[in-house]
Amino acid sequence: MNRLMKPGARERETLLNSGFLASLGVESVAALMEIAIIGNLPARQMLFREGEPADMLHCVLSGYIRLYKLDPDGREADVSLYGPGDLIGASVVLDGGRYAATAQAAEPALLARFDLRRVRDIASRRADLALALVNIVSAQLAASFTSLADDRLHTAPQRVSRYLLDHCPADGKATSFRLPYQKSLLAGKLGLAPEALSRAFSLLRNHGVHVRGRLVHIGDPEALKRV
Amino acid sequence: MNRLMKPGARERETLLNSGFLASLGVESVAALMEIAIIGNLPARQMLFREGEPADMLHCVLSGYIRLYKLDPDGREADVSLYGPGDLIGASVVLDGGRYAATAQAAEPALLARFDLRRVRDIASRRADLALALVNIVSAQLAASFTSLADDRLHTAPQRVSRYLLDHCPADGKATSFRLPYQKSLLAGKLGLAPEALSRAFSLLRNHGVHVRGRLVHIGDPEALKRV
DNA sequence: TACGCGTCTTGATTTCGATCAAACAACGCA
DNA sequence: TGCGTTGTTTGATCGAAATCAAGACGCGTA
Repeated sequence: MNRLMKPGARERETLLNSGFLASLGVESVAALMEIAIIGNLPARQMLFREGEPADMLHCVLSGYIRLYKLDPDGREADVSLYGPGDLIGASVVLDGGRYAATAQAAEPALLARFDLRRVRDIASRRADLALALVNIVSAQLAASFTSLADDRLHTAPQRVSRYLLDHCPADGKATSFRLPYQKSLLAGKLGLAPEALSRAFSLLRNHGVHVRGRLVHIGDPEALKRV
Repeated sequence: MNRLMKPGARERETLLNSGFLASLGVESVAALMEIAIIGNLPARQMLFREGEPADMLHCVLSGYIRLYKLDPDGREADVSLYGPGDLIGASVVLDGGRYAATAQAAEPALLARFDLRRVRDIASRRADLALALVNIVSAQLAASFTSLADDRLHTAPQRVSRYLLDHCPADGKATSFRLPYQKSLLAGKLGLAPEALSRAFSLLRNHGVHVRGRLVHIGDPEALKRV
């Protein structure tokens, strides 16, 4: 990661709005701001690798970070995807352990980094920080449970339609929106090969879903729920 | 859950050895002991259901608790399995949220329960408790990542052999041991139908694995790693 | 030791998604 | 505007595991 620096006005702003800092009291925010380091990560660059000693906590300010595990043959399985405002769950290792997976920039990203030991020090004095970490990590655990169950219970088109429904207004009206990242990244997040995602989209055409590039139009959200 | 009671000598002993309390200072342990309630749960009984407001933290003293999610048709997908000494991760919801999955006793179980609000109160005064919760939940997050990646990268026989290797001494010598629970439960934990587990075991016979009932004999751990 | 129930195994079939291969589209860049 | 790279779609094939349906085994009980 290059161009390390203290947070400027823009970065402070983004950081304050992130899910991480938003729930903290002013003293904890100040203490974290004090130790925050901002850096950007070019596309495809690794942030950390599975098995490395965990020494930093990372928060995404912009861009997307893909978290994945490797098998012996080098095949990759995505386990998480973090966007603006997200704290990278796998880097919350306060007890001096190791990273559980590899983190890579899916596109150019701006990150805030915090020395883990110092975070631990602050958390041991300021309960709001420790409790916020508990909440964030358990929310991520719940999300991981959802992925796991989805993988085992739903077909590719079902997973895709659930994703689309999660990302559009709940009012049952037709909508359009832009996918926040490339389809191959979405495929990984959903545990699919890119081809399978493509086929799922083409099947969903019969259910009122139209895709061109990153633009998605959903004709009938109610119908989509019944896929 | 019936037969609620204050912890007796036996339960205190088990609780003190659990991963949860083991890392805490004496004051936090005392405070938790003060609010602990012991109860047993008959086989197949639910401890909590997905979506219910989370008001209790649970720690398994004996037996096994299966955590799963349901799909609309009533099919179940196991997301976690907790045994003696484990804190049930899905019940660590300090911010008044809801349980992320359903917990059911896979066999008669003895549990310690803690009122979540009171745990939160203690954690906001005693940093060691809050930090221990962060560590426990993030370890479970890492385990969940591993399951997710395993599902996507490995075949049934591979997942089974990894499980076996995780549960036998690492010294490369032949061993025998007893499965801690029924095979159908193990199948669920590994994300397999019971039939698939059975077929995996029969395939692993060619690799020196012999199973009779819950008794497993591993002839050559090294060979197993290469499956 | 025999009985009966629940668990596990085996077989046959089917479905889903991975993989390989190739055509196609989009985008950045000269 | 044209080219090359990268990302996406489509087609064909293959393999893994779910499912359905019997049958065998193991275990506790009488």
